[in-house]
Amino acid sequence: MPRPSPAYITTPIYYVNDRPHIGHAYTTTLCDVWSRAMRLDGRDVFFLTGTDEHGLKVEKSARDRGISPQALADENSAEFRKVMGLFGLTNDDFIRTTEPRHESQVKLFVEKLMKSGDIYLGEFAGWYDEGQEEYVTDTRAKELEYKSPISGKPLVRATEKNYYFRLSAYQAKLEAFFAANPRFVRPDGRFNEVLGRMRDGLQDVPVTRTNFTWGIGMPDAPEHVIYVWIDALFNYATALGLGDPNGALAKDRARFWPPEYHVIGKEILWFHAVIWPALLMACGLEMPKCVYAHSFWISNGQKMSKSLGNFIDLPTIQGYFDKYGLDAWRWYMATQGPIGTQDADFSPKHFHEIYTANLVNTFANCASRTSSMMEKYFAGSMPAADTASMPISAAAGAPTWSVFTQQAAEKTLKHYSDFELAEAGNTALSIVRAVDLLINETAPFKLAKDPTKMDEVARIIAACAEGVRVAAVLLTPIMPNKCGEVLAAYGSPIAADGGMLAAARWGGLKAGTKIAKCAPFMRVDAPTA
RNA sequence: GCCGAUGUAGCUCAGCUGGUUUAGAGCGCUGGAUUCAUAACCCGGAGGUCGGUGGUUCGAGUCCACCCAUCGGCACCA
Repeated sequence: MPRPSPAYITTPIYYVNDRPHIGHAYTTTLCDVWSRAMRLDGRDVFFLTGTDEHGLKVEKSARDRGISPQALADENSAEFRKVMGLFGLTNDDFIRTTEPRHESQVKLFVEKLMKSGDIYLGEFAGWYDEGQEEYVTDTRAKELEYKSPISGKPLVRATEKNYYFRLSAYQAKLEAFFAANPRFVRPDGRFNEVLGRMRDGLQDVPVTRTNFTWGIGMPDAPEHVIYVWIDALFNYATALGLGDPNGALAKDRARFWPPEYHVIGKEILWFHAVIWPALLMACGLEMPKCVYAHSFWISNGQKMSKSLGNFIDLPTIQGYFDKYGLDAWRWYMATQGPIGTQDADFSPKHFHEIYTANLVNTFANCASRTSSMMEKYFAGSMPAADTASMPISAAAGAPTWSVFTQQAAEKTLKHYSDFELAEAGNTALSIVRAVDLLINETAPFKLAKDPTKMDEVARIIAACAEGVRVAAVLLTPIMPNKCGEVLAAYGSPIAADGGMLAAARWGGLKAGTKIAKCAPFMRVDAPTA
């Protein structure tokens, strides 16, 4: 048995100044599906999520509420953690940027970068909006005619000392790295955006500010507070203890580095695709394999925004759980989401159609009709029958069931591994469709009226049952609960190890196994809206 | 403004480096068949000038130019 290979996947850490909504749930669910798939395949997965808790906004919100920033962070971080639990997510850790283990390591990283000269103290001069307490870029200031867009007051010329990261020094190295790793940023369209911006040239970026205090202070210069984004990016490394390579945490977890996927929303692509790799180069750490930037959900054709108040928020999501169930929600997230370059629309009608077409009419109905015939004709006991060399249909050139399902399983695994979750789900469903086809083609319910043909009926139904079992195995990462139900009803829970392909191998259902009637997804009324 | 996409059946989209078809799939719609199943599954149909115009070519959704429309990125933000 080969040593299980480590697999590290991360979500962004979520900013505690926000309320959890579909965006957070989506990103985290995708990572969860991937994690479950890789675990099912026997890999040693480390799945990380958490909360980003420093910064001006948190400081302000806390002040408005008359509580300490830490109290606000504690409250909202707990909310995120609770929510992740509701979604049945299997993260292996939940990191918070206010934890000592994170803060101490960020300081170690920064010290290292100071020593190497990658971080230096420089002077910043720019146009400052006093009302908003923020700088605006030179070009933006010109556009605004040097007036605040909010208050209309003139912008002032201000200077301050800041620490900078020497990003400009990494232009050539990054370009070489990107050229050598054409799958580093996905989808492709996003990589093109990054490459396009790279052509404008990289400038050093500030890593500290002095206009707020809620954050990690610079070593030896605590009035300079480390910018939230750099603080946040390092979470991926501090969670594994990499800031302190000889520490206990690193001993336990360093083997997970580098990440297989940093899954993020498109709005933070630049940080993850350019600044983060440069920081890692400066720290001497290996590059992540892939930064996957998904797009956004829109709501009934409209962008979600605070002003429109049309966020798919937790109560809304809870409504879907109540009506369709958690696994149906996960199916929708995994197969219909904005995983590509384009935003995806979330609508009650579409959700319902997908639920009915894929889960009720296809997956559940097939599991139901098959188990029903098993009960009716074989007293709910898997008949002994040789099905491996049986063709999936009478059509010329049709593959055998064992070959067909093995190929489907390999394809499904590849899709999961490559973060093509919709394709993985659909490939698994294709087995169910083939079972439906077999039933229709051979009509075992007709043959069963002739007692001399029961051997043939046995072969057909046995193949159907095995097909359903294999499909349920392959769909488990997306729908762990319902597939668990089906596999339990079919008397064949997934074995503890051996990998996804072994679990999906034809012939897992032994003769004599009890198979109970099951119907995992029931029809529900269409939404009125 | 700069950079980059996309525009194919009602909807969501496949169509790689041009000539396998009379341009495909899923969903929706419609006719039929059927009963093992959750009015499900299966078969058939409905026809979209492949955004527009002009080119290159023996031949173009598939290449080029221009135009129209929609969208994304441009360093707060899933």
